[in-house]
Amino acid sequence: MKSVPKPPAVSLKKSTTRAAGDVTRERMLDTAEECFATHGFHGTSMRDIASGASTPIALVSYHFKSKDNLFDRVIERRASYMATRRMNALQEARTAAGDKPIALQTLIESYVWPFVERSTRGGPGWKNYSQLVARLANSPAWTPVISKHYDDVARAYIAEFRRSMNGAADASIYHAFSFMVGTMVGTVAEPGRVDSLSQGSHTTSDLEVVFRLMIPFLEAGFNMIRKDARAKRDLA
Amino acid sequence: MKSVPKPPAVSLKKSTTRAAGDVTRERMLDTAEECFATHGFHGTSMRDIASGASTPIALVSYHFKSKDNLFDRVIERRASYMATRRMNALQEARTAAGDKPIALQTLIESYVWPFVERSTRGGPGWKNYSQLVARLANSPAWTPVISKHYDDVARAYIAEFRRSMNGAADASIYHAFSFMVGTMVGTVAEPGRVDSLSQGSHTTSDLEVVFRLMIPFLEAGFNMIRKDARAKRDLA
DNA sequence: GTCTATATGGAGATAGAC
DNA sequence: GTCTATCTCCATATAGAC
Repeated sequence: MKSVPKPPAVSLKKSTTRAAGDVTRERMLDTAEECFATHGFHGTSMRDIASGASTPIALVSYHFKSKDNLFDRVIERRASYMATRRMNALQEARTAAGDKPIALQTLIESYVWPFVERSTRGGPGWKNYSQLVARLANSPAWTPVISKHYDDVARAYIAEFRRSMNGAADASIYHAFSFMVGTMVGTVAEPGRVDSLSQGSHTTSDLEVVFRLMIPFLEAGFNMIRKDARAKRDLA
Repeated sequence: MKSVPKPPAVSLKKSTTRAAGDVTRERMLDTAEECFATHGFHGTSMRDIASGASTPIALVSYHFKSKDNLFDRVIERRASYMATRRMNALQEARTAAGDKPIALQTLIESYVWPFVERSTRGGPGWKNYSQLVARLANSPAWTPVISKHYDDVARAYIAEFRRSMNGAADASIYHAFSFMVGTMVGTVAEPGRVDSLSQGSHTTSDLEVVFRLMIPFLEAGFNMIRKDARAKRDLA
């Protein structure tokens, strides 16, 4: 498992210790992440972020220039970690499968698990981030920023799904992938409606339990589409 | 099929014809619906709505009092139609099934189809409305307003799913229902990422095609959860 | 890097004439 | 019911002292 190299212990900049501004920046990013996840881009003001990070408002502009840019940085900050996790999982699955196509269950788990895992075990920052990304996923206004950071990995997975789907139509594969994403983000964007529908007797908050239900659910769906494709081919 | 009674041909108010304000109100609701769907609640200003409806801003406040109230009215306007469509479909399925549980495919179609049908065939107003509701579904800040208008019907369906799921755990049924909703709203909230992922060669915009793929996908998922429940019971 | 003060514009809501 | 004019507050962004 290829790991990202650690940054050098001593900064290359003038100071030998981490600049004070860096920890301030991170605090602002954390606060912005939380506000954007809870109230959305337009529902969050620069003042909200500044006061949440206990810093004067001018300092937010100083570090991030504009609100749009700050939003981009929030999304960007954890995106490459997610991409690496998913690509590593995909590579492991390829190696284990040898020449054969990867099992659908493995493929689905490899894509969904890193996102679910960070959401449950990554601490409050990751929790906010995953919910923010989940909510962005259904908002066309933000499709460009999501695409920028998530499409490359998604395309790698779709290529692998194509191998595993036994000649299913290309459109079916894209749609099935989209169903998977919809199911995943609907779960991670908790608290969802399970809580209100069941009047509190059930909840999506234990994501690992939901994950163990989601995988066979999705696998059965993909399998059905694959079998339908085979049936159609056998008729021809 | 129980139908909503028509309003009397002659208004009970002073005027014998429909008040001019009513058509203005509808125009404002249409514009608000579109703006909220595209830019969200906080991304839409009362001025946007007024100028889109070609009316002075004060008139929007006059008719709807506050922006929050206007938003509620937008959601409310088409919610009861959706509820009726879904409950009628459920009732027909019950009648057709007699004493037996309703087939999972029928149950899923009855819930998903009215939403998809209105989105594709209901004209631009319904298109905007369904996309707005779809995007709200993953936003906890708006869960109360969605719950107010959609939970009763959802609970009726869940009760019926319980009968058809062969003794699956209650939690599994709620989660499967939530997976279905996630898949549905991810599809209706187009343009989704299928377009960008496939670089334009595929699209979710023909919702009826996607619907015909979605139903077997979801049915297979529900079936898998049902079978798992039976397997566990047989072991005991 | 940090902070106070402020420039400039847009927000929601309302008063009051017609 | 409609519209002009306006009140009050909050938004993003920046200038310039320390």
